[in-house]
Amino acid sequence: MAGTKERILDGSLELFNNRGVQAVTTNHIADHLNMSPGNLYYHFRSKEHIIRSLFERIDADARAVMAPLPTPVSPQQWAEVFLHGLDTVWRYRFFFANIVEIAGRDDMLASRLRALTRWILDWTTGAIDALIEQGSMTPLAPGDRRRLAENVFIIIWNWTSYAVAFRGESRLHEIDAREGVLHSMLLLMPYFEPEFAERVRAAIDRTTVG
Amino acid sequence: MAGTKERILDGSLELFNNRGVQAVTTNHIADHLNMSPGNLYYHFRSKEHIIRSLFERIDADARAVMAPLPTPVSPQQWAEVFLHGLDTVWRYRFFFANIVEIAGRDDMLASRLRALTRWILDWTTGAIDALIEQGSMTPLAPGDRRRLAENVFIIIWNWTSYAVAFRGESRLHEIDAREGVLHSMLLLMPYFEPEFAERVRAAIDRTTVG
DNA sequence: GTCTATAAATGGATAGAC
DNA sequence: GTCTATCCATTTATAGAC
Repeated sequence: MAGTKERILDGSLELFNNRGVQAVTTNHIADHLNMSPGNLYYHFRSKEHIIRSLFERIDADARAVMAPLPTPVSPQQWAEVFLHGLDTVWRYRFFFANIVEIAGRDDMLASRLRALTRWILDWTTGAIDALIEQGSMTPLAPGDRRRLAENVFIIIWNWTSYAVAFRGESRLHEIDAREGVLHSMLLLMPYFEPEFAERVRAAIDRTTVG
Repeated sequence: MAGTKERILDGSLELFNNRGVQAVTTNHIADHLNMSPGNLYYHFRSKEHIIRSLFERIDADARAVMAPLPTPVSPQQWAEVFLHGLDTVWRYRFFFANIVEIAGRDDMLASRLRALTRWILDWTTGAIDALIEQGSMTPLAPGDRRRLAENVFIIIWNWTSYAVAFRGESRLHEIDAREGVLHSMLLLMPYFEPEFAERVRAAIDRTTVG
């Protein structure tokens, strides 16, 4: 069958998310898909390679979500980027929750991840600059712009882990992405123009995602 | 020997931090300590129990660091709590980096962790309230106070993971805790009175920890 | 492309001597 | 308290038939 590789990736993702990467073995994945271990290994040389392929999806997703913003940036667009970003983190939450172990055992993936991270941080810093330029945000010291971008990144990255581990959100149901976005947005709110801030808040309320 | 339990905990911590919890087996730990696996199992029934004992240390540490603050809160005290908090996260970084997997496989630990988290968030929210009351901070909506506390918590919790995985900080050397504290403090800065903000910044610069 | 069967290695854990 | 020896279960991965 043609779509076997994709089926394996989809099944692996589901199991990783719900049971944890570590707890899921290649045999579990094969079982889950009513497939033989031999067949699975025909398509992927190892569990590591499955994870790498899942990272490719994340990478593509992230770069698609963070397309160049048209000027001026509208509150609606701004809110959508965050909602989609958080949605991606949720859909691949096993990856974001276990990044230290995953990257620690695959140098190749670790270096590609660092590249993606730089890209995201550059995009975010650039977007903040654009907002400042168009008068929607009050200026900050250059060092603090980068720090702010990094903070937003860290909050989005870890929001689902926090929600699952500390708030006890079910591992099987959707968390409230909106609440996560409100958290990350709170970092920027003090710097937004009052009207822009208000319109971002409203956009978060009315936009659905996923 | 009397201190064997502590030796096991110290050795495990070192290995977990430097090689990853998952990669470290009970046999590795025994080897590392020139001790037999049998002896290790005499002191701890399983790897899970070792991790639980390490959590006990973290729990005690956190509650000690976050002692009730005298009023009024000085910028120096405020800075010190954050520096010590970040230092604890660094010393037990394996735990903070792998919390989802660890808590996902030990319900007992997970529930104790949730209790500690609530305690820390309550402390932080209370401290923010105190700062507002004494006029060092401008008021926020109640919901936003909690969100702010949660954001600070998430940044401190994940700063070392971020530093290791994305900035490529060595796994063997001290990261710059100061930079992490500056990141978390940036969340609060917009709400601080200018003079209080300045004195906090100065306190972070001159205080050493660890 | 897919299966069955199984090799090879590892890791958690225990028994029993000292 | 500590060691040696070892069992058992799990996991990765491959060989070879279909």
